[in-house]
Amino acid sequence: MARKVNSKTVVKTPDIRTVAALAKVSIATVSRTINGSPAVSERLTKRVWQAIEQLNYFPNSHARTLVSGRSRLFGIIVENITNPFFPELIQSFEEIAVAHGYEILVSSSNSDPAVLTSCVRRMLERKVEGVAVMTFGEEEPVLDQLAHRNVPMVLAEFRLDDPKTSTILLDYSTGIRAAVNHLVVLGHSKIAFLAGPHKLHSAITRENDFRTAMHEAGLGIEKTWIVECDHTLKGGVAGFKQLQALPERPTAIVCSNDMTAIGVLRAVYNGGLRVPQDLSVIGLDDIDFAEFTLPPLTTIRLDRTELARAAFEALRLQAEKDGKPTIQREFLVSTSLVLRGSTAPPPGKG
Amino acid sequence: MARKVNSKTVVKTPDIRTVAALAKVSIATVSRTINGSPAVSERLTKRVWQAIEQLNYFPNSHARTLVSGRSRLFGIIVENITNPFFPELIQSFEEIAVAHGYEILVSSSNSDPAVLTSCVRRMLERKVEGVAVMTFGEEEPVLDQLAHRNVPMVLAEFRLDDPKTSTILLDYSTGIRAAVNHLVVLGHSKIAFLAGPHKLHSAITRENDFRTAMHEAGLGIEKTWIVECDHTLKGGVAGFKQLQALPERPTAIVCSNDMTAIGVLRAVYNGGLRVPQDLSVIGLDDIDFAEFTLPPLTTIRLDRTELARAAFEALRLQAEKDGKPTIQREFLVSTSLVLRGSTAPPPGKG
DNA sequence: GTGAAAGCGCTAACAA
DNA sequence: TTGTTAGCGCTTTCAC
Repeated sequence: MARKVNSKTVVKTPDIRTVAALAKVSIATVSRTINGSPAVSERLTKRVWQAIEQLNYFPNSHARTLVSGRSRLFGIIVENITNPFFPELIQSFEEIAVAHGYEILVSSSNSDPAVLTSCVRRMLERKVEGVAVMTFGEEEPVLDQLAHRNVPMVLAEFRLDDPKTSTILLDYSTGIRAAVNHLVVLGHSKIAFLAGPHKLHSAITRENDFRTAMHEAGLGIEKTWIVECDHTLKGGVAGFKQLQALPERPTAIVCSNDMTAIGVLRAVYNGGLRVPQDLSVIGLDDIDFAEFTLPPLTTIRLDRTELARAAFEALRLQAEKDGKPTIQREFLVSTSLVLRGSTAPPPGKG
Repeated sequence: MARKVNSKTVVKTPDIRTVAALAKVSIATVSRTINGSPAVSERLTKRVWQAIEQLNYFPNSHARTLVSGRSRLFGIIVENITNPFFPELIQSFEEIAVAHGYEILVSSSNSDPAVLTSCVRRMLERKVEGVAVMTFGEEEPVLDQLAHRNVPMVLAEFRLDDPKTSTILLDYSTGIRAAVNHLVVLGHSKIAFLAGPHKLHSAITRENDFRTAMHEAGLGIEKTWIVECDHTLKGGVAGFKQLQALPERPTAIVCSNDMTAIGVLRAVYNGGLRVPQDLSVIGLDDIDFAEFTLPPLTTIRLDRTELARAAFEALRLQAEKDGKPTIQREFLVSTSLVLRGSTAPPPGKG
């Protein structure tokens, strides 16, 4: 049974036949037992499980997938696994998936359409039953490929005209409006916005929501105070420097994501200024780090758990519809302002 | 060919037979063409590729795996995907794997043996050809399961007596010694250590290396100045508080990882002290964030790319040995001190 | 150089 | 309730 000392003779991995032989039943009975078919007598069920345990057997998922046509695999493609927002999202998604008997394939597209294409292809080869596309970008052509392969999808902030593809809408406006109002109440009127890369849908939406919120607050927008960054720490530094080079400077900055805001915090410190006394800063996402920056970051919270749950639910509804007609669904994930220490009245108004 | 307007009639996913029929060859020829067998005439190769492109065909990886016995899948299990060190590691590992035609299955064990067991089992079902266990913990029993299933492994900081299992040794001592020396040169002698959870091998090793470095520097170790934390931001805060409650306090703190150090930075700020004027802090890992904390974190760099490369190489050597005897290998990944802004002479010695 | 056919480990349809 | 059997889509002998 066990490996010989010289480790030459190794036991072959047990398969369904091995189990059937040991339990003295047919392989069909083994299969039924494993899959919880009610049509197996208690007597045999017991014998089969005993054999399974004795052999430490488990089914080959490839064989299963091949014959059943179901892989119980979902893909999740994120924009950038290096931005803490995404690992937190992946973790939630994985937990939910595993709890429901699914597994996940993770890929990071890095906003590169070529990389995305290769991710998609690999997921297709692995016969995923659905893909959560959390790239927030514009990759319609690639997504079309998935849609044509009949793979259910759920997209963040993008609608595809396909019955198997659902959409998750992010309600940034509530959070962004709250952020702008908060600043206005503190006495700010000179508010800048460090946007995300314009190739991302989410970046555009966030920027537009900021503009709207400003208008609603009766505030004008200084063109040079909206600068396109890239959602990274370094980008935040660069964005702030650009703002500082201006003759007229803002007293508060709203950032398109937390990474940008954290970069700003660092740049402000380098520039000899203080947050929030000299400048207020607000982020977006509320990654775990936001609570631990100096000062703690006031930010617009985007609930990852909620997002993951919506994504999984959308996929599962499609994967398990058994015959029912597919319908496109829409989910809404909300945002809210989390007050911490990076905002204060503008200098001179304290 | 295309889907009907009412989306009822959908083209069946093309399979190898579809391609063979279109190219007017046998399925064996299609298979050979795809797998780059030299034994196919140029004429047919061309025809086959044409058909493949026309149909937008790609092989079903499950069928492939089933018959060939090779999944071209590697698993990577990390301790906690929420610690930025690990996404950075995963990204490197994935890049290398994909470049070599492999794919990866990612799991986060959260240092929970039960979770680890379930990850391992799922990876086994998916017939991974190797697993990189980057949990830095002590899960021998679970790993035995993998070893008995004949799955090559590579472990961080742990040796298993199994010919298919390689080990990556992390040379913390070089970096830690450099850190301690750096502090000594600055004039510190009261140096504390915020350790990781003792259930992690890496935590123990790091702590021991710290002790050794202190002895080498001729410095005594105050027992209460070594406190066990948990490698999280919150843990760093708690660890620092514990240190502050002491009658005699250190002037410098070396942390078992960057997350802990960042937590300390935050706690110090809350306590009204300043880093590095009142207290010097050193981290370990050099995650991307380390450069962006306030002040920028002096830390011991553990190269993720190097680690990922070693892990992949170890796995690949085992997976592709074709018949050659398996041998256990050891890889060494080094560490080095990165000087930034969180260290300075102790108060009064500036 | 090419094709026919066996079979990887499993599920599901059909028989008994 | 249980067993027999036909494939799932592919790779890989083995003939030709």
